[in-house]
Amino acid sequence: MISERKVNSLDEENNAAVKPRVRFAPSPTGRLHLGSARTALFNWLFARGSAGTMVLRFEDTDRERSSEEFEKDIMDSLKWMGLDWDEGPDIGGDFGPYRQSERMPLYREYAEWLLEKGMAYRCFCSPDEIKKRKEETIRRGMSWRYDRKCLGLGESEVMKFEKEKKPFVLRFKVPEMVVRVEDLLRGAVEVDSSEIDDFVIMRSDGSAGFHLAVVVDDITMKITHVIRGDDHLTNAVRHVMLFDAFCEKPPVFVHHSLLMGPDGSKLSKRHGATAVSEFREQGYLPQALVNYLALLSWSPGDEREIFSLEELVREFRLDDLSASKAIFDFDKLNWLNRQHVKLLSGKELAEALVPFLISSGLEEIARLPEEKLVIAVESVRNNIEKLTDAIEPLRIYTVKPGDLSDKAAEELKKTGDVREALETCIEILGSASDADEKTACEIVERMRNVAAQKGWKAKKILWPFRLAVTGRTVGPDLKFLIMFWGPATCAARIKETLGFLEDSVS
RNA sequence: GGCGCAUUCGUCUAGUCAGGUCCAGGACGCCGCCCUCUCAAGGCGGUAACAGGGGUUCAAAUCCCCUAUGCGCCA
Repeated sequence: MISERKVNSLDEENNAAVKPRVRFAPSPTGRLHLGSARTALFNWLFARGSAGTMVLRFEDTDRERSSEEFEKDIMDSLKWMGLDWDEGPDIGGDFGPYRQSERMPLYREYAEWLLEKGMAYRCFCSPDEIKKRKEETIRRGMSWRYDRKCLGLGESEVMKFEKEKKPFVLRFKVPEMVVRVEDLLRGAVEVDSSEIDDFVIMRSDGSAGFHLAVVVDDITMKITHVIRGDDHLTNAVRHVMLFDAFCEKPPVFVHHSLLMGPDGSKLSKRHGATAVSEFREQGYLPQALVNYLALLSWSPGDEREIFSLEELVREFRLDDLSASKAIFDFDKLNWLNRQHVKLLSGKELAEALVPFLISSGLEEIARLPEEKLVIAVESVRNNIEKLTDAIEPLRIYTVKPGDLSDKAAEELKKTGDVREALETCIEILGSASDADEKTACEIVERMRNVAAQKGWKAKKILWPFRLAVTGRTVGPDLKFLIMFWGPATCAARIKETLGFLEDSVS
C-alpha cells in the first residue's frame, strides 16, 4: 500500500511544484499564540500568493491537554485575523481527517511497514530502566543516546516479552549517514545521524510519536512546503530520515525565526499578552496585528511599513524572510495600530468601538444615533492607540451640564473676565442653529475674531468655552463639541456653568 | 553536555547571495523645536549599529576561519 503511494506521489511531483500545499498544524493545547499566528500568517501569505492550498490540521495527540475549546479559539483567532483555510477539521477536504487523533490507523500502518522492512524495532525498555541507564551514562560523563539494547534482542527474548505482554514502543532505527536538510532560508544543514538516537515512533499505548505523525501527515496530505518555527530545524533531521525511509521526497523546508519577548527569551505569558484573542480583547485591530506580525522577520525591501492583508499577499516572498530572531515590540505594535485606526472611516471606527463601549458601561454612548456616535468617535480618533483608549476620552460626552471637575473650576476662576467671555460665547452660539462641521468651524472662528476685537488672545475666550461646555480641562477639539451638542445645547451648558460660578462667588 | 541556527542603532529592519555607489538607509522609541484653547495628532530636526579577532583583496557590513554571546533541539 505504501509503495503504491510512492508511485502516485512521483506522478504528481510536477503538479506539486506548480501548486503548493502548505499546512498550519497547531496543537490545541492553548489559545492561539502570537508565535503560532505568525507561522500561520507566513503559510497563508505564501499559499494565497502562489495559488496554493492552505491546510489546517490539529496536532492533538496529547489528549490530556488538547481541548475543543482551544480548537475553537484557534479557528476564531485565525478568522479574526482574516486568514482562512481550504481544508481543515471543520470543513473537511480530500486528505482528511484533519485531526491527528483521528488518524491513528494510518500511523500504525506506516509504523508497521517500517517494522516489516527492518527500519524500526520493538523496544521493551521501560522508562525506569532507560532513566537508570541514562543517569549512569551521564554520571560517567558521556552524552546519552538510546543504547539500542532492544535492537539486539534475540527472537526468544522478544517472544518471552510478548508472552508476558510487556509493553513496548516502536523505535526508528536511525541509519548511519549524514543527514542533509535543505532549508530555504538556511541552505543545507548537515547533521551526522550518530547525533540522533533511535526515536520513538509508536508509544506503548499505541499512539503515534510526534515525528512519525508529522511525516505521515505531510506525506499523505501531499504537503509541498513546510513553513514552521526554527525550533523544528533539528527535528527536521529526523523527518528527513523518515521521508527517506518511506521513499518520499521531503517537502521544501522553511524554518523561520522565533518570536522573542522584550528580554530576548521565548515570548511567553510573563511578557504580557501572548494569545491572539487577548490582543483582540485589548483593542487591537486585526489588520494592525497582522501587519506587525508580518513585519517581524519580513520586509518588502523598501521603506513601506503599512500593509493591508491584500497588499501583503501581493508583496510577500518566502525568501525575503530573515533568519534571525525577532523581538516583539509592543511600542511598534501600538504605533501600527494607530496607523490602522487612522485608515478606518468614522463609521468603521464606531462599529469597532461599540463592543468596547458596552463592556465598559458606556451604553449611553454606544446607543447614540449613528451620526452622533461618529462625531464623538471622530473627536477622539487622535487619542487612540488601542481601541480601548477611546473609552476614557469618550466619557466627556456623558458629563452633566455644570458638572465641573475641580481643576476646571479652578481654571475658570483664575481666568479674568470669564463672565464676559462666556456671555460672548453664548451670544455667538445663539446666532447659529445648525450643528454641521462648517457651522461649528465658523462659530470657533467668530469667537477668535471677537476676542481679537476685544484685544484678547484667542485663549481668553476659547479656554473658558471648553471648560464651561465640558466641565473638564482636557477634551476634543472645540468644533467637535459644538457638532456633538449643537450650538443651543452648548449655550445651555455654559449657562449652567455660569450659575455655578455665581454660587461659588456668593 | 552534544548538536544546530543566529549575530547591522535599545527594538524591527534595508544593504550580505552577485565586495567598491554605505564615514551604513528607513521605522518604532527617546530627546528637542514648531504648530496649538486642552490632551493628542501632525511637521521639522537630533540620538544611536556593522559582536570581537584574524585572514583574502587595491577595496569587506558584504567572502573565509576562530572566539564570544544569544536562542533552539535532544535527553
